Amino acid sequence: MKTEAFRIGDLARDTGTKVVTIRYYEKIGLLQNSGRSEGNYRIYGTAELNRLRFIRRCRALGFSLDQIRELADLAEDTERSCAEVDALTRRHLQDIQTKIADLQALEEELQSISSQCQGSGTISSCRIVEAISPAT
Amino acid sequence: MKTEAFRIGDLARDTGTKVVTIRYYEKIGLLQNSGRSEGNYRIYGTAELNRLRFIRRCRALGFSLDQIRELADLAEDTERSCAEVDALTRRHLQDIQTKIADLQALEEELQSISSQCQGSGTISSCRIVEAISPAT
DNA sequence: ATAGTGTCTATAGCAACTATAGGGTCAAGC
DNA sequence: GCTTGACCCTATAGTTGCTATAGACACTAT
Repeated sequence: MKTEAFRIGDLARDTGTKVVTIRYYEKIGLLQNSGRSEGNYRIYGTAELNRLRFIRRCRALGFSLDQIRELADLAEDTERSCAEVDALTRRHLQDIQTKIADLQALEEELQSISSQCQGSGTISSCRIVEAISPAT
Repeated sequence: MKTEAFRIGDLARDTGTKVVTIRYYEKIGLLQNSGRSEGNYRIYGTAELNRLRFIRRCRALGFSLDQIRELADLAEDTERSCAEVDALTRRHLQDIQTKIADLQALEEELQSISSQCQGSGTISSCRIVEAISPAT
């Protein structure tokens, strides 16, 4: 069971992550490496590559780095109950649903504001400016 | 036409903005004041109060500070055509619609992932972890 | 005189990176 | 053997929209 050795650029290409970002993940303790080469280059194995893949996938799903730290650590402990993962996912889903609702309310308001302007008048008669300006 | 004089705390209470935030707006050139008192306190007039109200209202509508800088400057130039305000508003509306769509896609994916877990098993058999983990 | 507000400046921190400067490493080609 | 170019290294500062902290001064009421 030998493990291949990758350099930071390999991981970057493989996962679509920028090199600086990978180093950043290391700095905040999210992703380790398995040592350094003679020339002081970071060396990664397949385990680290997979962890980075997991991290990026979770980012794409909108999890924060703190949540991902939890998720990744949980996911690597295969004996553990998955109740925590489940809870985290559900909480995150709720956050997203709240955000969607907020944005939709905003959208409606902006739409109604925007629909009142012909774009041809001056500011002094502009309904958008009027609508945005709080009553004085 | 006399103008009332307010202190930073008055503006804060009146607009629901924190004092530090108002000072921050000044630092980035978004909100001026009309001088200082003997004791070196910032003094504001009704014009500044209204501008701050406008700023906060725009923030609530999701505009960025850069956009607000533009909007507020435009809104104070009453002779100008409101075409730019209109364009800015429409662009912002589009951004929000894009964000909503993105979040909805995310929501669906998370929902389908989340629905597969009973929360009772171990990580090794957890469908969520499996679903999040990229194929290796 | 003193306590309790309110205000001042200046600096550092948050998320999640990105950008820059100034250097070292390594393989290929001449 | 030497240079070119791609890759890597560290360290620091910038981004957005604030918030938090420290240490000091101003003003009001008792």
